Amino acid sequence: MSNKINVLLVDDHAVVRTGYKTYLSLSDKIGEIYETDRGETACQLYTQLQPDIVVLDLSMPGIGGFESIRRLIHRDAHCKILVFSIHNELVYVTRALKAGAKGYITKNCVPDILIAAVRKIAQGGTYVDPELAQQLAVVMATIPDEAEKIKLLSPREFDVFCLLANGYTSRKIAEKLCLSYKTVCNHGTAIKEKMAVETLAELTLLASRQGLIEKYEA
Amino acid sequence: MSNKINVLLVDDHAVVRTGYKTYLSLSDKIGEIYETDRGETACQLYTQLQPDIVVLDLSMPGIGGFESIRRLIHRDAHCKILVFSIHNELVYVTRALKAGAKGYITKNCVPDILIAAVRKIAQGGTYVDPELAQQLAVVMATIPDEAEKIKLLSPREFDVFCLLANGYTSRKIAEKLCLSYKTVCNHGTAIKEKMAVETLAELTLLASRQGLIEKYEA
DNA sequence: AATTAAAAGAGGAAATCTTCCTATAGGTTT
DNA sequence: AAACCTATAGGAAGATTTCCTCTTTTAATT
Repeated sequence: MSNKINVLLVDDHAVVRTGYKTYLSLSDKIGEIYETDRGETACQLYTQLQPDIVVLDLSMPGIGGFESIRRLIHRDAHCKILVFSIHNELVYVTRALKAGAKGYITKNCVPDILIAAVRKIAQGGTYVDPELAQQLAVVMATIPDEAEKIKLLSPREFDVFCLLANGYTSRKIAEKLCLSYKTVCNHGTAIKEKMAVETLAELTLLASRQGLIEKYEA
Repeated sequence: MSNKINVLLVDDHAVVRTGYKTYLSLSDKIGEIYETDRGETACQLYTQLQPDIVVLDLSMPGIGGFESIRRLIHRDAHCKILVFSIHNELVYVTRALKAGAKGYITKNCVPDILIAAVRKIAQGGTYVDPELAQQLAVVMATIPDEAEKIKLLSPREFDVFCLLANGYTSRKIAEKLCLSYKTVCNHGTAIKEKMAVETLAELTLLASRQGLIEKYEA
């Protein structure tokens, strides 16, 4: 038997798959390269072929990339998945990792990186595009800071903060808390000041990151 | 061998665990009842004792309930977890289910419900508190509607919508899109009108549910 | 016990933002 | 050509927010 890494490629574009193959075949550590264009098929093939790693694109017709990751993980909790996507927005990274991917690289990376990521993950590690990992670190680092900032709010301010972030108008908050509308506005100003944000949207996103959104958030 | 259901209880309060036990022992379908007060231990015990179901509380010291669920699922993708929590807010339910729990009931439910939920889940089913399930259904039902509503936005309105929801001020949007500030405000009004919301916070939450938040969202 | 500080509440005036109405111009569709 | 939608934006009016000020209560410190 060989120590080579068997790969399952999942991408709906044949051209792109060819690109992957070309890149991957540059390494003698890579063994078999299986392919499919759909997430649904990927799940079946995974069980059938038992590849060492799945390299998949996020934007695919049908169940799409995220659902594919979830289903693969559902079949095998230790399934090694590397996302290879065009998207360089942080949301995609965090969602992919949350869904269970072990790595994330963007399509404009060099062949070396793809191979390095595949090897790293096949060995049980993780690999996230350094640029994105950096950004992610920044965000992660801000989360405890935000939690700290929230502690600066007085109890009453915190009440108003939660209601504002959950979509209540200042008028409704005044009514609900039996306060003057002016008081609520003034609290609102103090809250934005203390939280160092300009808009209600930012305040809402902050509240969301801190798990303070009680309504919806599916 | 028996067909009885072996349960692992995870709750940091001994009193509460005793309560669980009393409830559960009312049924002759329940077999062994193991206990622990920490999520970390629960993971070890799970592998060791192989219970049919884990009943756990969300609020625990240490890694907490959600992380416990994730770790249990990581050990065994098919692990059957019933959350038994004091929280009756929808967020907790959706988060628990997302993390991999198979059921969610609140601590003010009657013994019958606990036993029914345990049996249902042990048989491979799911059980969510009917009241909460109802609320959840309402929310879930609104999501496709929201996606439809977004399609009502003109391309330009959609641009502005995304920026607003991501925390940009109207002034900054005007600058970014090379528009008059008034135009942006007008788009803003049309957007809120079309999306049927009153506040920017609601708009942001809607955008978040629809996956349109590009910044942060960890 | 007195002093200080923080929190909560609210009003007035000014600044800012949003809404509503109107209008123009460029496309599409019928 | 007429009707319609989209994008753009100005003006006036309306609503909201900000800033400053003030009072009262409660908690902490000296």
